[in-house]
Amino acid sequence: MEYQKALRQLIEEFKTNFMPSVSLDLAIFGFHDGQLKVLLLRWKGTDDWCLPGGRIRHEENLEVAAYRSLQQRTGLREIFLQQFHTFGDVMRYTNFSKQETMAKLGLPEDITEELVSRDVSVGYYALVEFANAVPTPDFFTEECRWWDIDQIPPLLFDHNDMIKLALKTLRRQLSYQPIGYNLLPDKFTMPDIQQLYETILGQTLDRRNFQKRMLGYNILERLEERKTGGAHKAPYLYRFDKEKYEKALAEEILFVG
Amino acid sequence: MEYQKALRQLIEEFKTNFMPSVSLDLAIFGFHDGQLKVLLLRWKGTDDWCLPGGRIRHEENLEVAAYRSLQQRTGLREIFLQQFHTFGDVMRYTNFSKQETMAKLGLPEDITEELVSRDVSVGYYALVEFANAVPTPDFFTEECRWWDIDQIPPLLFDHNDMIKLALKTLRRQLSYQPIGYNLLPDKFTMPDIQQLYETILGQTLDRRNFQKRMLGYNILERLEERKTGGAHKAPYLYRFDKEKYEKALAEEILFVG
DNA sequence: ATTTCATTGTGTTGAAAATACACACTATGT
DNA sequence: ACATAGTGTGTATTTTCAACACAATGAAAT
Repeated sequence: MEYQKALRQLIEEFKTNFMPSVSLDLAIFGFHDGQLKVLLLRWKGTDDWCLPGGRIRHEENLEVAAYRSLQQRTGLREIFLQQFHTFGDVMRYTNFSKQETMAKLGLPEDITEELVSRDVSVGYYALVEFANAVPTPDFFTEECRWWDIDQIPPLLFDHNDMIKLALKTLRRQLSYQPIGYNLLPDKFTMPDIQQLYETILGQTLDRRNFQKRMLGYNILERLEERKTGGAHKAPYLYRFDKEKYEKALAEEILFVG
Repeated sequence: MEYQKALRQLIEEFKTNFMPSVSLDLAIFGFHDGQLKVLLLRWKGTDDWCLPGGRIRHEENLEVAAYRSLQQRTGLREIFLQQFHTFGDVMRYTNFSKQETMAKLGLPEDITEELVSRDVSVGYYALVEFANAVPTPDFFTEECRWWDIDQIPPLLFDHNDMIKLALKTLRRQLSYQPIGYNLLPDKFTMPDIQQLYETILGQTLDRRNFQKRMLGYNILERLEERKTGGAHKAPYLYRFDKEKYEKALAEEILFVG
C-alpha cells in the first residue's frame, strides 16, 4: 500500500532528523469577529481532533522549531508565540485510554505504538489574525480548521487540558504585558483593540475606562487620520509606538487585568 | 582507571533507563535567617559550578522525576516545586563556549561530547527550608553547597540565566498565589511569614499593611497561643487553614505584589 | 518594684487607582 | 432636517494602597 510505505518512510525521517522523546504542541488562537477560536486537526479517516504539533530538529533551537511548526500550519510568520508549559505525564490520555487512542488513529499497530510512544511535550500558544491564516493539514491529518473556543469537542491525548492552561496563561499575560502588535492591522481604532482584549478575556469592558488605561500605558500613538466608511462618527486611528511597546514588553509594567 | 570505567558504566545506564534528549534543571532556593540562597554543585576537580539537574526515566512522569532529583540533592520531600520554563537553545553556553565548557569538565573528550550533547531541559524551581536540607553531590560533582543569591559566580551553561528567570517567576507567583505552607513551621508568627515574603521579594514591607493584607486573604487562622521566650511582647501564633489555602492555590486569587 | 526598651496589636488618614456614570459630538441613512 | 448609533471627553464615587501614630506587652536593666 502506497500510503503505508510513505508513512514508514516519514517515521524513518523523523528518527534521523529530529530529537527523540521531545515534541511540541501548539494552541493557536485566532481572533475574528469578536470570537476566539482555536485551530484543530482531524486525523485521516477518523472523527478525532487534536492540536497541531511538531518536532525539533537536531541543531534547531526549540523556539525556532515552534515557529516553523506554526508556519507550516498557518502560513504565518512573525507572530505572537509564547511557551506556557511542558507536559510530561506518561499517560497523557484524558479523554481516551491509550488503547482507544491508538485504535482511533486508524494506523497499523506497530506504527501507532511508535507514534504514541511517550514524549515530553512543550506547549506553546500563539495569537494570529484569523483572516490571514491558511489552515493546512499535515501528513497524518486531512482537515485543519478553526473551532469556537467554547465548542471544542473532546480531543485526543490531554489536548483539552492544554487549551485550558494555554488560555489561562494568555489571560494572565494580558495583565502584565501589552498584546496586539501582530494581531491588529498597522492602524487600528480604539474599539478594535478593545474588542481584542474583550475577546481574549471573555468579558466586556467599559469603553471609556479602557481607553483611559490603554492611553496611560503610553504605547499608542494617535494619528490625525480617522477611520472612514463606518455608519457613525469616525473614530481616530492609532498605531503602536514600536519602541515604547518593546520597552513595555521588556519591563513588564502592569497592564489591564 | 577505575573512575573512567564507572563513568562509562553510568553513561550506559543513562542510555538504557532514561529518556534521551530531555533533562531537567533545578533552581533550589533556600530560605534562612533573612537570606535567600541557591544550591549549586561543583564539578570534580574543577572550580566550576552549576545547577543540579536530573533525567527522566522511561515511564516516569516529568514532575515525579523533578521531585526525585530534588530529593536526591537535598533529602527533602513534599516541598514547593514549580516548573517555570523549558530551555531549548542549541548553544546554551552563555558564560563559556562549548569547547571551554567541555574542557572545564575535565572528562575524556568522547565522554564530554556525550554529556554536553544538546538537550531540551525543563527548569523547575523549589523553595526549601535551608536548615532541613542535606546538600548532597552526585557522581559528577564533589561539592554541593548554598550560595547567597547575590554572590553567584559565573556558572556553566546558561545556568545564570536560569536562576534569574526562576527568581523572576517565583516573585511573580507570589503575587497571585500563597506561599509558605511547607516553608514555615506548623505554627508561626506574623513577623515570621513577613520575613519569608521580604526575603523572596528582596525588599522590606510595612509590618502593619502586610498583616492587614495577609489576614484579608483569609487563609490564616489565629491561635490563642502566643510565642513565648522572645525578649519583647509575645506575638500571636498563626496556622494555615489548609482547606482555604488549597482553595486559594486553585483559584489563584490576587496576592501581595 | 519600677523603669526601660524593642517589638507587637490596632487603628486613622490621605493619596492614588479603579469603577461607574453623563453629556456633547459626528457621520450616515431616512 | 432629523434620528440613530457609535465616538470623544469629562466628572463623581468607590475601592484600594501606602504612610504613619500610638497604646500595649513582656523581658531585661536598674
